[in-house]
Amino acid sequence: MSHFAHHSEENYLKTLFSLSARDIKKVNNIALAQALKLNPATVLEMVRKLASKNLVEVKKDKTISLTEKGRKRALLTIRKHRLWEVFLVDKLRYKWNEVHELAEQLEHIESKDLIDRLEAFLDYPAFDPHGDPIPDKSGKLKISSTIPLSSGEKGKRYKVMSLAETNDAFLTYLEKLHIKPGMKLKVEDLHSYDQSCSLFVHIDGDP
Amino acid sequence: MSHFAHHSEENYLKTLFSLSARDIKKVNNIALAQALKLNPATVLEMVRKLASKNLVEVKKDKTISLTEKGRKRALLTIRKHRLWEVFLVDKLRYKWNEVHELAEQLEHIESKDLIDRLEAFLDYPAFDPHGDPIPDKSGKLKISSTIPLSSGEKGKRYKVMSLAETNDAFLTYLEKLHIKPGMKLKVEDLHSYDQSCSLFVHIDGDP
DNA sequence: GTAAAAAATTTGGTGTACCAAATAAATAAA
DNA sequence: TTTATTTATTTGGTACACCAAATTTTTTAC
Repeated sequence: MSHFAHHSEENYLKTLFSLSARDIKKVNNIALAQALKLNPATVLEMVRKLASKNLVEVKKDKTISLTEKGRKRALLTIRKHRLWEVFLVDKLRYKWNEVHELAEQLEHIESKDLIDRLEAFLDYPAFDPHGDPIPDKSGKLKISSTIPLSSGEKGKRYKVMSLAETNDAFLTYLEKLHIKPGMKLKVEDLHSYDQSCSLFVHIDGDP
Repeated sequence: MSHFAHHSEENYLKTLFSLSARDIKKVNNIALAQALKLNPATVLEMVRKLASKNLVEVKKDKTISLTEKGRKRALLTIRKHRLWEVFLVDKLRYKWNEVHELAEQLEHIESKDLIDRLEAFLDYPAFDPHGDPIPDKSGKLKISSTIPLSSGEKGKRYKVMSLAETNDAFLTYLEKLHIKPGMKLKVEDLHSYDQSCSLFVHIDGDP
């Protein structure tokens, strides 16, 4: 069965994409291994394989980055992931914080047009349930201007667009606070007593 | 990733189920290997693994059959397969003869309740687009009384319930003749000049 | 510049699921 | 029954995607 041939590759590309989006600093083997929760030896050989397929490139300083081809593949996988998430939430009535694992499986279904049909069925959503934009069928992504809440200004109001973390504990925590994408928050206070930055938020109505 | 751990197992069980349903004769290693399009050596070792897990049993005459546990697992996989087929046809507007390959992938998605939600979303369909019954969530299958068209009586009318063959060429052929499950056919003539049995059919309206 | 720490790489493994080809055992045909 | 044929099984492989532990290389600190 060659149906499932590219699961791993796609995971590597997707992870590389989101690492390069999130972090300013360069991604090395260790960082990628940590993000994927895999052994550095494993990651090393896979990166070589991806490099030989022209999907990633390794610079002289050992920094790993996507090629244009790799970036496109990553975005097409992300497209599948996000459209399936919309399906799970809008049609199967999952909560937005429950769908990540399932979408992780569904994104690997291989078909030329399944995902385009799904997109049409879902009425061409622009964002997934976490507020992240959905790439179009050619792998292009509209960038919306978002800032981390921690760099917001005290007293100002912001609309939650998307979430930097997608781990289950965090999503469940937000669920408990009734915070979800699209919601408006007012920054009450900002205080960074360590590297991280905590803040109080006030939940508004729906003005 | 252990997400995909049981793909092969499920394929073996499903194939064993449909072989035992179709054929009266006992299923041996060669027959199973042919049905799965795999090498007999491969099948042999997998059958041993399945036997050690109490999913199949091998009798003294080398006949391979499902245990009750294996049968249930097979039916739950078939349930997934058929519900996904309904989704693809009813919601994504695929033709009923195009969905087999995709459902083959989708059936392996692992989740306790995804498929139950899908079933609810689809409004608890009793049959898949090929006319085959959909097992319930406990793996039970309602048997409907069907006969092969070749053992029908000349001049009588029959409703197409399901298809014995699911290969693409055959499905495409039926598609060309506009024959699909639910349709009523009248047997014009029966003549078996070889082992197989050919017949002329007359396509009725929708009375 | 050298020692310590960190990162990269090599080496030798694992489990799953597959294969071809050789051999053994069972069945059928003469 | 003895041979021929078909099945079953064993043996020795492959590819993929992973790992731990040892080693080498690079970076950083002193």
